[in-house]
Order: sequence, then C-alpha cells, then structure tokens
Amino acid sequence: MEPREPDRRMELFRQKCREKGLALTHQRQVIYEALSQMEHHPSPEAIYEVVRKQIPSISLGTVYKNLKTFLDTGLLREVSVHHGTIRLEANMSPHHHFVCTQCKAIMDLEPEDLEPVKLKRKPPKGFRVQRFSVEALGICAACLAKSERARRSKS
Amino acid sequence: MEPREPDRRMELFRQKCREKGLALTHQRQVIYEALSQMEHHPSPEAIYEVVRKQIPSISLGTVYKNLKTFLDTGLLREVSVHHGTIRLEANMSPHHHFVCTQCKAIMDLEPEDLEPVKLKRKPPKGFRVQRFSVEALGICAACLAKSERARRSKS
DNA sequence: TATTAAACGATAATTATTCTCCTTTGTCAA
DNA sequence: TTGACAAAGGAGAATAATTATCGTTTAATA
Ligand SMILES: [Mn+2]
Ligand SMILES: [Mn+2]
Ligand SMILES: [Zn+2]
Ligand SMILES: [Zn+2]
Repeated sequence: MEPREPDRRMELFRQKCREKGLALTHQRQVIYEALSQMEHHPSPEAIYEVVRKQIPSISLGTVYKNLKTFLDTGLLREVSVHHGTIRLEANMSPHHHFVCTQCKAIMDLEPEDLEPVKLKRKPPKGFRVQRFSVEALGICAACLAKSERARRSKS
Repeated sequence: MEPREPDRRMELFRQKCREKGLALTHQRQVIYEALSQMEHHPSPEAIYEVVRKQIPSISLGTVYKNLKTFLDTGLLREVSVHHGTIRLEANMSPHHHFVCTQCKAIMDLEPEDLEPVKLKRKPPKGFRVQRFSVEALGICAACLAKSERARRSKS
C-alpha cells in the first residue's frame, strides 16, 4: 500500500499481532510484508511465489493458513467477495445485489432503488469500463437472528 | 425471473438456441427452466439438485458444460464476478475497484473518484447493509491491445 | 534456560471444476 | 421418414484451489 514507510507499516503489523495474541513468526512477517508491497491484489499462489524467494522452505499451506488468520483478525481484506463457487442467474436485465457475507445469500437490488453510479474522473489509462457491479454487503435477516440467538444463549 | 409466462420464456430460449446453433436437448431445456425459476442465484450444484428430480440420470458434468455454454452465448449471467481464486489486499481503507473481466486484473478506484453510493429505498426486510462494494467492470489496456492485435491479424 | 502452546512443513483429503472417451441424440438433407 | 453425422450426454479420471492432519519446530514467557 504505502510505498514509503515500510518500517512503520511493519511496526503496526507487529503491534496488531501482539494485541490479537498471534505469535510473531518470521513467516508471518514475510507474508504480510510481501502482500502489502504488491499492488496487484494477488492470489495466495502469487503471494507464495514471492515469499518463497525469501523463505524457500515455506509451504503453501502456511501461506493459506496465515492469510486466513489475517483475514479473521482484520489485518487483510478479501477483494473477491464471492470467491467460492460460481453463482448464476437468468435475469439479464441490468441490476445489482444485496449479498449476505455470512451465508452468501444473494438478493436483487433494482437499479431504480440506487442513486446512479458514476465516475467523477477517467478510469486508469486505457481501461474501458463496460458496466458497474454494485453489491450491498451485510447480514441477512436469517443470519442476524441466528447470531442474536447465539449471543443470548451465551450470556 | 418472471414467475408468469414460463411458456414465453422457454419459447425465447428455444429461439436463442436456434439462432446460436445450439441443439435443443431435453437436458438444456430443463437446466435453463430450473435456473430461471430459482430466485436464489444458485450454484451449479444447487441447479443440479433441482434438475435431477426431472432427469435423474443427468450428470453434474452436463450441468457445468451447459451453464458454461449458456454464459458464452449470453443466455445467463455470472453473478459472482470473481469466482476463481481468492484475491487479497492489505489496504484497509474503504475503496472500490476496476476489474478486467478478461485477465482479472484489479486496480484501485478511490471513493472520491466516484459519486457517493446510496440506496433510495430500504433494503429487503431485516437485511443490515454494512458496506458497498462497487466494481467497474471492463477491459484493461493490455487486454484491449491484445484483442486489437488478434482482430487485425484475422482481417 | 526450560516449558509449552502455537505455528510450521509435508502430505493427504476435500471441493469445485474441467477433461477424456465412448455412447446417444438432435439436426438436416435426401 | 430415415440415415448420416456432428453435437451433446454420461461416467469417471484429472486438475486446481483449499483445507485438514499430524509429527516437528519455534516463539513466548516464566
Ligand atoms: Mn439478480
Ligand atoms: Mn484495492
Ligand atoms: Zn445470511
Ligand atoms: Zn486485462
């Protein structure tokens, strides 16, 4: 992300790990630093290829495990909101979606229910925008009720 | 999609198949009809489970093959834009993305470069929206150049 | 410095998807 | 109608992405 100040970024990372009770392993630091220097929103494999140059013995499993841990503790963000199985629809009219991040339920969001999406500036050099996809991410009624119930039974 | 007029919908489907030179098999019609009656933006597995009730001998491979064919011919839409491998980033500040649908390249779209995203109406009953994800889908400069070159060498 | 839970590495297992290959079926011309 | 043939289907193997298992190593901390 910030190309300058890598030391500060890593110091924040170490602090966050301490806060969350995560052991500060060499692997974790190299994985996090590699990802934060990559501008391309990489896949685990792509991160693995970079990290391997510094720790040739690291395993792909370790990369996956730590990326998951980092996601769970809010150190990283998943760009690909639906990266699981493909989801399809026959409704070809332009529209958007509500997506429950827990159960992956998808509901329609009609374009007339949304303020028009519009760029204020030009896209990156040479990029041709064809359409916008808007997703309202959140929690559906069913999942909300479920987590309510869980919370109540604990207290 | 339209709960009424299933006959009209299927007639349009058959016409589209003829146009595109796709054989009108029983399997294809059942798959398409099943999907267009499902409101839930299903996965191939979910479609398979429904279709199996009408054609118990159908194979999952056939479902996958035809969904792909339908996507290629513009009969269906893929809701999950990035359904491949997971993509990550360390940049936790709220922002959006440009996504090349060919090579899956992802570039940042800063929120100040976009008109604010806002719902005009309430979300579906009980749904709690946490954030919006906006993706400007299109073709990146590199892929555009590549397809230009391909087109030119053909003519 | 010794203890110990957490993390690592190797590898097996799982899941989603695609491919291969042989059989069946839809299309189209006669 | 029917016959030829390419397209499509079915079974199952193969591949890709991800997760789980388990014995070994390491970071935390007393
Ligand atoms: Mn939809
Ligand atoms: Mn980004
Ligand atoms: Zn839900
Ligand atoms: Zn591209």
